[in-house]
Amino acid sequence: MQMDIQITGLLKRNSLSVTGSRKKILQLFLQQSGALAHGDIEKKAGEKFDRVTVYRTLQAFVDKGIIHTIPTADNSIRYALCKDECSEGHHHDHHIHFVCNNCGNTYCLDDVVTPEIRLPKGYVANHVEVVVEGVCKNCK
Amino acid sequence: MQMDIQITGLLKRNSLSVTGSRKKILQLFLQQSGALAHGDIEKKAGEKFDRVTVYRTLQAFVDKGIIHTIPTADNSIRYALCKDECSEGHHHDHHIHFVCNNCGNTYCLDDVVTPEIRLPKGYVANHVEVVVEGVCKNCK
DNA sequence: AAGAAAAAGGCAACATTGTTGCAAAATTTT
DNA sequence: AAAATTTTGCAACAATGTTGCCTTTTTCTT
Repeated sequence: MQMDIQITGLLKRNSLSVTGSRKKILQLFLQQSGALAHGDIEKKAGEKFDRVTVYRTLQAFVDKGIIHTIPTADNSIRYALCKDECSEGHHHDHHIHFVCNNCGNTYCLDDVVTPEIRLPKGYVANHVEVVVEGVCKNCK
Repeated sequence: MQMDIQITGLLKRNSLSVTGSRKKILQLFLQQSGALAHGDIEKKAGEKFDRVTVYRTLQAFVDKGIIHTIPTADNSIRYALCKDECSEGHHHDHHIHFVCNNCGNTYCLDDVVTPEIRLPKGYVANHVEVVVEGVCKNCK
């Protein structure tokens, strides 16, 4: 139950009540290398939780900076665990995301830093999101 | 009616029947500097077209390479006109996209080329999508 | 540890978004 | 101008996301 302690700690540190659904959903993320879409979570959670609970749990995790969203072209937001640097409301996800066209998984490539983008005069950047599409390591 | 000829030509060149809804929707894109989400189009078209028609029209335009999609974090795909280099099925949008947090508009910054991304060993990139979020020229 | 206060969960109902099949209408082809 | 093809609009449906409310669970207080 090492994992359980870790999960509970993470929730408490973010001043979230420790509940069954939160622990379960958080565990899914920890067990998973890639990102999860809302639908994946509903399925993997095993019919146990209400759809509403999943939505609210994910929202809470995003608000607290435990997970972050990854935009994709197919209109299904993916969620992935944030690294420790994330704090409430502010993400410091200066890494890029990789979507595999073969297995469909989405990965955070934490070692690949988002490049500097030189914008035209008058534009101010707050956040740069890079999503690379292709074939992942495992599928090659 | 200069515009009308331009629109008709564009449709014909892509071997699409020239119909009222297609002309109208294409016109919306041409009049617009930014990108449009499906919802915007339904609204701006003025209750005239069936929702299904809008979906199918957008799909047809994407298939033909007339417009391209821009992924965003809020689960609403945006569409924007492609430049001439796009051909059926293959887009060559090597430009970045900018989403303004103030006015909500999405722009194609055609002059800003997507950077080279150095991926970890084993990953192969097919397409790189860069979305920058911030404040646009007009809102500053 | 027990009760009070606060937070989260689950249900129902609803809103929005996207899809499919089919007949009517419009467009293109001949 | 008629035939063939394509597109449209409707209806019905499926999937996705939201809100209010009451019950249950968790946390706080003593």
